[in-house]
Amino acid sequence: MKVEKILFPKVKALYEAVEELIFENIDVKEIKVSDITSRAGIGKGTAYEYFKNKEEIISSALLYQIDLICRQMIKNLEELNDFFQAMEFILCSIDREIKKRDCLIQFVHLLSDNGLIGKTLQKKIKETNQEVCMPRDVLSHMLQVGVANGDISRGISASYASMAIAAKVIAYIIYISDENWESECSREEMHRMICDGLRRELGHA
Amino acid sequence: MKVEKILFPKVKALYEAVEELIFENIDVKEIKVSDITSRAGIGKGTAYEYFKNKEEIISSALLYQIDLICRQMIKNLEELNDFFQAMEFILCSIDREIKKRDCLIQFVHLLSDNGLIGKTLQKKIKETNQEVCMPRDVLSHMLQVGVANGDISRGISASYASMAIAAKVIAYIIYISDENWESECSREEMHRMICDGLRRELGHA
Amino acid sequence: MKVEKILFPKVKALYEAVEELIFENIDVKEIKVSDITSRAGIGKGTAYEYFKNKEEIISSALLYQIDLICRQMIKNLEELNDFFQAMEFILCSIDREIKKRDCLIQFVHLLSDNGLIGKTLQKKIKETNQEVCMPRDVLSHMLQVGVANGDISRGISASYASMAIAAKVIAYIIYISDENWESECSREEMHRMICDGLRRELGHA
Amino acid sequence: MKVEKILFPKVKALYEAVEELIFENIDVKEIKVSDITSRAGIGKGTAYEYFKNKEEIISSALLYQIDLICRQMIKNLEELNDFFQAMEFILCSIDREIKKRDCLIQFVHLLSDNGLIGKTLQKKIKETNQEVCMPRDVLSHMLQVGVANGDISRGISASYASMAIAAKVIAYIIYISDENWESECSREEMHRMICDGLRRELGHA
DNA sequence: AATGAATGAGGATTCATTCAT
DNA sequence: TATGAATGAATCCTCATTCAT
Repeated sequence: MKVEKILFPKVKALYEAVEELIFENIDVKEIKVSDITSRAGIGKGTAYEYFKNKEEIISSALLYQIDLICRQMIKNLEELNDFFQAMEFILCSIDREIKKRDCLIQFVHLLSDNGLIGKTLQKKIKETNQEVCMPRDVLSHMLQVGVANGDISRGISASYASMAIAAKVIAYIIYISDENWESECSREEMHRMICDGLRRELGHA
Repeated sequence: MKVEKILFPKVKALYEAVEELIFENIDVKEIKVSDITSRAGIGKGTAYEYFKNKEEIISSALLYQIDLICRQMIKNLEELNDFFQAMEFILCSIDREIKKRDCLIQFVHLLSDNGLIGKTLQKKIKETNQEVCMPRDVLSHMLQVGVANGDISRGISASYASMAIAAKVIAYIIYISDENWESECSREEMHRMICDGLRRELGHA
Repeated sequence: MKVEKILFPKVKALYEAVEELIFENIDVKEIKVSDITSRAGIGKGTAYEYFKNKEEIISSALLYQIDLICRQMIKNLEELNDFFQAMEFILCSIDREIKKRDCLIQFVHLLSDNGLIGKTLQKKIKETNQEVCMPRDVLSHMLQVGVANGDISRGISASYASMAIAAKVIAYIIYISDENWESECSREEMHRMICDGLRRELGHA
Repeated sequence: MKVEKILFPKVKALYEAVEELIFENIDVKEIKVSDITSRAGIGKGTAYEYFKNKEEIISSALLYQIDLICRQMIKNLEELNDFFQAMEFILCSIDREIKKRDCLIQFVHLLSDNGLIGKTLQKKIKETNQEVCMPRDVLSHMLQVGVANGDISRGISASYASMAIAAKVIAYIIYISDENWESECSREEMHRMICDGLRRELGHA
């Protein structure tokens, strides 16, 4: 994982504009180049000095945000020394940081998306393989911690375990996003239930 | 939940055209009306005899497919009398029916989507509230069975349990979709691990 | 001038539908065939049993209404034996019969219109030259009466006189249509001013 | 009344294209955006850089032409010091400047039109109330002159007088436009008759 | 390097007309 | 004769991209 690159100021402005637009609930696929550039306060043509096309702008921006988010997340997790504390922290982050969550949701969607942006993002991920910090790196980190201090049973396959954790996070996001889902319990209770569930599932019998 | 409606032939042709297009990995948001109508073998104008606009066509088609899929799934599940057999059946269905899986993925994506199609779909769901069979009905059914024959501990909150099941299904779809995920084990093994995981998570201590 | 033709019932329904639509302030050029047929309570295809195309429907309808209006007007005028009484009667009719006035305005507009409907109407008028009763026939009648009983000076050219009368009618229609025109006097006063003006203009010195 | 605005070159090209099209007897309501832009020698999209939609293009163009025409007309009338000379000048202008007359006719038609362009034009007129020079400004000017030098009797209501003048102009346009109107006299004779008629109607007894 | 005016390909939608029933 | 479902040509408008300044 490379060190954070220093971005050209215009590029940074573009990335932040994309983040803001996503945060404002504009669908990624309906974002227009002029939306981005006017928000970024630069000329439309300038965007094309740095990027080949719209898809590159958006997918680069998303990749950049995800990198930032995941890096920060790992940094925060490193201060905790317990898998379940880490899980709790992630769930709380999801509750807290709506902006970042929106980016994350778009990112996850685009991973299995056949549209132009999705394809571009997927290609970029393959190309920049290890240089960008991604959700799977956060998962790896958690897994490592979990196994190291015995929260996760060694009998459980690593790929299964990380999938199980990822799925819980996704399901939690769906849960809190879906206003119709009868919320018969508070978010805190749900956090606890999720951690307890994971403990039963991945922990020692 | 209403009885299956009989569709106008042209409407059926449109719905099937949408299904095919999704199956052929054309992004929902990039589907053109002319794609749909030419695939359906009808004139472009005809689509507008039955639907107000493109979004209505696509979201209705998806809702129809999801209804069919979920109805059939419940019918099949009713013949099984064990929660884990049911889970196994679902995972096998996901392996088998690629077409339906693609529709399901698109559907789930659109549920948390701010684009025009997503918005239209969400509105349609609210309107046709109980008439359409949806994934949550499949979940409810499974939950009921699981609790009834003791596979799911009564101590577990219903909303948590259905989230846990949904998460597993999502995880499995991610698992088989992501070619990069090091497939260190066969699908059958993965089925078993998932069921075992659920057993530990939701079953009796 | 021929005797009134007896219309096929469907044709009459179409004509009345057009009249109603014009009365409802729908622009002639924005009237759709389906508007007309649904209003007339007949099938869309049926209209094409009687007319070659949309333009024929609308221009025939207008011509029919104008013929009716002008015939009736002349019949009424015949009972009056004074040019200025006749003029007063026309102004009152304009006040009273909004529906007919709307048709008349559209008709006059279309006489100098290069659109499809206008062209068709103009062609029809040329073809059916003397069979249809038109505004100019009303004017001729008035002129005749006016000259006969001495209200209009014989020194005045017939074409000028009819233009002068037409101008007054147009002016009055503009006057009552334009809400902005400061209505500093009542309609009755305006009637009187118009008749006085005509008296000075066309009468004997 | 504002000073003439300097137009963007593309806007001017669009305005002139509309004028030409009207002059070529293409019905305003049948003008296509591509007609205008190709005539103006610019790209279709460019029109939308300056105008929201087709209706705005056409009604703005008409308003601009009318403003030009009326300004020029007033400027010319200012050099004449007699109401009847002014009237004569207007009738001659109508004979001479066919292009401008076509624009004027379209404009007058649209003032009492329920179509999209008409509505837009009417709204624009209300908004830009005093900034645009319009036919009623020409009328006002004539009236002023007529009353000032005693050609129009002070006993005649201003609104009636301007209506009478306007109606004469409209009637004259209809007269010369309608080839069927039996022209038993030359245009010059008709001019004279109109002026004489107005003199009798509006002048001192 | 930065701009934003200009472009035009592309796609949604409408509606007059047809024709099988 | 009457119908109205089906059609597709026609047209408005959008927006990614370019390029002269």
